[in-house]
Amino acid sequence: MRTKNEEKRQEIVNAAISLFSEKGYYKTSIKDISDKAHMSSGTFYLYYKSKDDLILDIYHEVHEILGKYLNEKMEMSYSSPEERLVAVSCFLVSKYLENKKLSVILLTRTIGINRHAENEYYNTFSKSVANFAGLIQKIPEADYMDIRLTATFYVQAMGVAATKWMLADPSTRPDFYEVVFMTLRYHLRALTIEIPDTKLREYISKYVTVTE
Amino acid sequence: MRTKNEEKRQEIVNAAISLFSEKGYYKTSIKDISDKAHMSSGTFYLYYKSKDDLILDIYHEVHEILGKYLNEKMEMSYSSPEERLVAVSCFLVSKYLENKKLSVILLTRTIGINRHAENEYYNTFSKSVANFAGLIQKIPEADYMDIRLTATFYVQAMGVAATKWMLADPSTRPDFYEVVFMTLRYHLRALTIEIPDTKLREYISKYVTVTE
Amino acid sequence: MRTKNEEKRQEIVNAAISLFSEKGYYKTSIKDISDKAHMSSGTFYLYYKSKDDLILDIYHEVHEILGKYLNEKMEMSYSSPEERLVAVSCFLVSKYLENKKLSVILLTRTIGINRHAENEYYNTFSKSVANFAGLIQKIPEADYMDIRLTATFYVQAMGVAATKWMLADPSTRPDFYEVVFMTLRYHLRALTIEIPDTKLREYISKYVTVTE
Amino acid sequence: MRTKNEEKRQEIVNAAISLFSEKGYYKTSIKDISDKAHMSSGTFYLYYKSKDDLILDIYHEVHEILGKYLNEKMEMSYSSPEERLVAVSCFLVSKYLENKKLSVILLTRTIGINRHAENEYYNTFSKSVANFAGLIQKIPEADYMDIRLTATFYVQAMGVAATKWMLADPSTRPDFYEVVFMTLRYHLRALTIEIPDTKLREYISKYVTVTE
DNA sequence: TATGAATGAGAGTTCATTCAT
DNA sequence: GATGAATGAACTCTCATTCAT
Repeated sequence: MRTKNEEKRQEIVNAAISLFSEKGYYKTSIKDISDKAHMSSGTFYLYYKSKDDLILDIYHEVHEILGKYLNEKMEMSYSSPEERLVAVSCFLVSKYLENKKLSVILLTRTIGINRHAENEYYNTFSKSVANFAGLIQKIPEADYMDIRLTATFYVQAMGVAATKWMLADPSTRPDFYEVVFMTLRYHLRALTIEIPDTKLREYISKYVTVTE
Repeated sequence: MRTKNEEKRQEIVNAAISLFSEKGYYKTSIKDISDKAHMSSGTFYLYYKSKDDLILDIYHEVHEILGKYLNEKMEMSYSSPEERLVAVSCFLVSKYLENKKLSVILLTRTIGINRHAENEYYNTFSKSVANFAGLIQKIPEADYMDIRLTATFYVQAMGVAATKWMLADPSTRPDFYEVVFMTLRYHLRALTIEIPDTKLREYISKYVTVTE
Repeated sequence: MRTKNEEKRQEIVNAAISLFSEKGYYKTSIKDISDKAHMSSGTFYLYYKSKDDLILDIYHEVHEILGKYLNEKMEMSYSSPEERLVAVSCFLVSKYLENKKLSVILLTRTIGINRHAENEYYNTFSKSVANFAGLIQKIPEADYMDIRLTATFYVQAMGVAATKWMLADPSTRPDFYEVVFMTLRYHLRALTIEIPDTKLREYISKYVTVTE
Repeated sequence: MRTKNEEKRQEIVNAAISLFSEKGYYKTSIKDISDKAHMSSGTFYLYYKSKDDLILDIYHEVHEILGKYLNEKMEMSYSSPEERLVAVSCFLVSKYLENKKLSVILLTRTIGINRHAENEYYNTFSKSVANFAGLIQKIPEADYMDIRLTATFYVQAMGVAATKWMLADPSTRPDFYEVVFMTLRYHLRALTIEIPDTKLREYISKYVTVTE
């Protein structure tokens, strides 16, 4: 795998992401996917050896998008560890919004597919948790007890905020920046990290990269 | 439905909860369930008219366990609204632990089954969120921006704490009381609700009803 | 069989006739029948040893109603063999109307159930054909070639006339007596049996026993 | 439907016609049909989306065979309307014989399957009745009262004649031409349509297209 | 490489029949 | 005699996967 015509492969992945996020893994058939990707169901099997193989690849993709991308963002230089935490948080929620369908799969439709997919999911999630744990630990004033548990609350909250906003009625939902602000304020306060509201808003408008 | 031999019905529900939490809804067949419940697959259909009907019944059961039970706990008298919030939080995580498999279904395996099941899930979850929103709003010192978003973080965290602990290696995981303490401390602080650690621990040991 | 509580047995038969004529043999379940007969499905089997046994019994019932009844009518004394033919024809269509549901089963829903039922059906039908063949043969002026074929056309026509009228829209269908008149006139003419219209109508109003 | 490999489709139809005519709709399973058509049961569903869909298609086929074919025959030129009536009658019974199994389904096994199938059946039958009504009405000397009822007797008789002959013991049954002659003579006489026997026989040997 | 017809195991469901009570 | 819960074979239909072309 991963060697042949990468364009076709991407077509499959896009079709699958779209359908999985809409109907879920089990209600999506290979025929649905290959139809949407403009190919025959036989061709699908030239690129993936099974439906399971496909979902695993999708998780790898998430892994890359979130993992590599966040790593890169984390290594940029910031004026303080606080700004770094806020910046990376903003990148994460932005990335969720940029890949809405993928996020829906990741955040709401993952589990129950099979052990492999679940493992992939946990790996991706754990990686994020570890990343954020590192960021938090670099902030001297941060007060917490179990860093893993704390980081889990934190990462989960980013997902909750993004999901709630994405699935909400566009005509009545608040401004996305405001949601991010409320989310970060809540969790920074839980960590006793003090950032003035104006400063926090400033960071957010600087690092949230999604245009509504 | 709901009229015949309630014992048999419960056997089915128990078998289903066990299998759904282990393998997920789609990987569990009616035959799996009826085998585990020591009956023929035809007998299953004397108690439930379809597989969907069963999962809905299970969600109703969750609804009742969590909904009615928490309501009752909320109406007990406490010395302060802070104690009430802590007490109900403790009851919720205790209830999760008491019904481990059910909680796994609720917290990790719900979505992607079908619209009805998802609706049931959202109802149950929304109900909890609304309950906790009410509890938080009764605490004058609590500082938050969007009460729904805030309560969502809070309720989600109870699930995360319980799930993480349940799925962790029993030989190395921390004491459950400690996990609950860390969780509540984190979120109370986010809400600027001040309860001294000793007081909080006291409440927890009073209201967490699960014996490991 | 045929020995136990005859009342219960009749309840079953009535329920079955009603349901079979409405939904057909295969779409009617034993539960449907036993529900309608106000008994449990187990009780059904005290009276009939199978669903097939029941349909056979129903055909026996038809056999009796049509066979014995017509025989009796045929042995009455009439002024002429022509009158006898007309009279018995009238009794036949009247009997169809008197037992609408049974007739629907007999005339439209019979075949395809099983070999036994088909045999029963053919027996009943053959018996009628033989009867009418006898009646026709007693009329010296009747001109025909193959008496069996001729009698078959004749008997079939009685069924067609009755069925068409029963299933027609009551607000627009013609008077039943008129339908019988048209039917008999057609077939008597085919047989070159001359009965003046007034005489024929007289016979019909005398022998058609159904009140609309 | 109706697009893929038409040969396979016909194999299914042939298998189904054969089995339905032998055992009836309900006693014939998809497995029976697909076995007889030399394919797996899954393949069946590539050609028909359900068992119901198949029986409807078979009725459509009858519709076409009888409807279009008879229309065509009716539009041929004949020396008189009497000859036209006889000719078309002969084509109808010939067609029945040419498609024995199909005729058995059409003439005896129709009802009780489902509403759609019944409607199809009535449509086909009504079409024939209307056709023959038209033919009869074009004969000035024809004497009848209700043209629909009359045409119904006539069409039904064609079916009866064909069926009786087909199901009769080949070693003892009369010559088919003779059966057609008797049938037509009976009904023409009922309509007071006078055709000399020699003329009628001539027509029949001209228009009956089946070789025993 | 690409196709899509073909496969067949396995799913959910029904229901005639049995039998302990 | 009467019940109705229980059975399990048999049904229709789906779909991931294969393979000849």
